[in-house]
Amino acid sequence: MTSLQVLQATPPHLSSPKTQISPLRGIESCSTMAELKQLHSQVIRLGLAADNDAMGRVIKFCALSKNGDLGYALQVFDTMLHPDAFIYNTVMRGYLQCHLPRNCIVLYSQMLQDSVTPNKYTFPSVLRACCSYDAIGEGKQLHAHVVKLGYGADGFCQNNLIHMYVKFQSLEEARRVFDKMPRTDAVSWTTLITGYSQCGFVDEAFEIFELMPEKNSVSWNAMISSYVQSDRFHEAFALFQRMRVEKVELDKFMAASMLSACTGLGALEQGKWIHGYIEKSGIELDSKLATTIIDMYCKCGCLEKAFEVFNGLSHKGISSWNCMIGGLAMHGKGEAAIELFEKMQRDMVAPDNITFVNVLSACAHSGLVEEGQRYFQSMIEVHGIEPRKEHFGCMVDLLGRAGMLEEARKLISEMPMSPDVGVLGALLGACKIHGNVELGEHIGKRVIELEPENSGRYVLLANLYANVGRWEDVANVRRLMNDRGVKKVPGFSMIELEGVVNEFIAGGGAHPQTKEIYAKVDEMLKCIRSAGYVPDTEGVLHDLDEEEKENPLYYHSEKLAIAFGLLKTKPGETLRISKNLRVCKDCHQASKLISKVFDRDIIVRDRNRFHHFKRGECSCKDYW
DNA sequence: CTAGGGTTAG
Repeated sequence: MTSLQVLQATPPHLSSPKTQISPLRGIESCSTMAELKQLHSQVIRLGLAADNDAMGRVIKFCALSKNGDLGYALQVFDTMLHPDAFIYNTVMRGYLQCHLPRNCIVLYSQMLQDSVTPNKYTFPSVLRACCSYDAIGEGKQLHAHVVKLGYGADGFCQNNLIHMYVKFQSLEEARRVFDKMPRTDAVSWTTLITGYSQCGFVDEAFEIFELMPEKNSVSWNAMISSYVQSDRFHEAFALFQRMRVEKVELDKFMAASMLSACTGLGALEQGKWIHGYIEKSGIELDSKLATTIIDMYCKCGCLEKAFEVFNGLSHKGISSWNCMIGGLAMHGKGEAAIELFEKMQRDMVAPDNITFVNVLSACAHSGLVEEGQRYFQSMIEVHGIEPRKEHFGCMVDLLGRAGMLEEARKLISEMPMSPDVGVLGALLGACKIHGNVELGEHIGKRVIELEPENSGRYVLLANLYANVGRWEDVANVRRLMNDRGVKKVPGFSMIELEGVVNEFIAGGGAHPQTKEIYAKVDEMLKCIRSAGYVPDTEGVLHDLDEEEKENPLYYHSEKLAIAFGLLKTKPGETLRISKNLRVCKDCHQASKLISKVFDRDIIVRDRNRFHHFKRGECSCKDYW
């Protein structure tokens, strides 16, 4: 009887009338630090300067709220003689929020030294702190503490442990924690799913997803975005379809993932649908989502719509600017990209390193050599941004494309960091364009050894040899590829019609309307022949870059897609094709003529950029 | 107190 009374009685040091005092409750509803400081001094005058409850509230506001001030929180914290676990937890969360994970861990050990026992709210933040700087040793110790203090069944602690091991890429450990949990929830499952997928085990992630008992929209999105991030867009679409059938809410994260899927495929109609859904469902258009939409329109070949969304933004984030500039660059509109870049600065948005990658690549794609050089110079001199490898890569590309191979080589030798495959690859590409075998051979071999699994590098070197008739060397490269088991990426083209994605592979016959399509190709070629088309048979033999040379040139996937587009659309409609490799020379020539003879605009997205074919001309001005 | 989304050259 007595013991129960003791338990129910309020301990003497907490039994002040302060809960009735208004300044304490006012602290939570503060909106500025000035307001808070006033309340803080009132509370001190009431004699509560050492009171954990009162100071805990003050610290919580300073450390965690949007208008807080971690420095002030720390000052208050330092005055506390016996801060309790809540206060420690709060300051640790504050450190985490300010991206000071190390301080968070240090504070945890201080907490232990001060003999304050961590509670179940302590571990989520400390474990997350370990994640953010790969503190594996500390993480394992914390795991032991969690168990020792009896939180082996606490969902929050356990889920954070799973998350931590996932971050460390220790799937076995993550799995062990998961399997030991007496009760798992959606968070545990979803964390495991993203873990498997981030380690490259997307199929295993899907198996887990299927086993999961109660899927919510976060779990659905985790799986969908796993597919998107591993370029498995069709599976993303299929899962999305299933999700819609099961009436799961489409929220902004899901919308973002599906927009990326559309971007990946170049599926404009589907992308428009998601965009429309966002508008009519009132999903909040934050700056991330806006950027995703803009990117979708840019990469699906619709710059007008991208601009429409971009111009409609009241607050344009740096990513939105970057995205738009990059979009213009991809479409070969170098001058417009530069113009937008200047406008961005007039709007007082400071460019970052990504901005410069895009600006430099805009110059490279449009042959604006001097402008590019000037902007490269200005990075340090005007903007105080140190050029990175990517920027050197852009410059090598810029110079190389323009035929200034010697300058490009010189730039590489002057780079303050060692050139990566990207930089060397840009030079190799330039050697291919300008037929410089000597330099190309040297760079090509280096690049292949740096990235022996990348088929594109072998193909490029083989092409270089083929262009000058060094067939023996071509054969050697091919043999090397075979010996190492490196497979060429098969080429395909896609055209979306009425929201349906149609994919073609060179010489393929999987499409239900194969016969009609091939007939249309033949008709198409007959028509452009009379307009002067001569098949680039040289390319058939030599150009291993694009699609299997065994496949007849006439039936490259791009031509099949165009033929299908002509069959299925009305006169005057623009055809939009996207493909996974670069446009080959012959398809490029054919597309130009088709655009003229059939009076159709054709927009082709290739691996690197866009080609707008119109009245017999291409927007790339054959500079690609 | 825990899980899901954006912009980066070749």
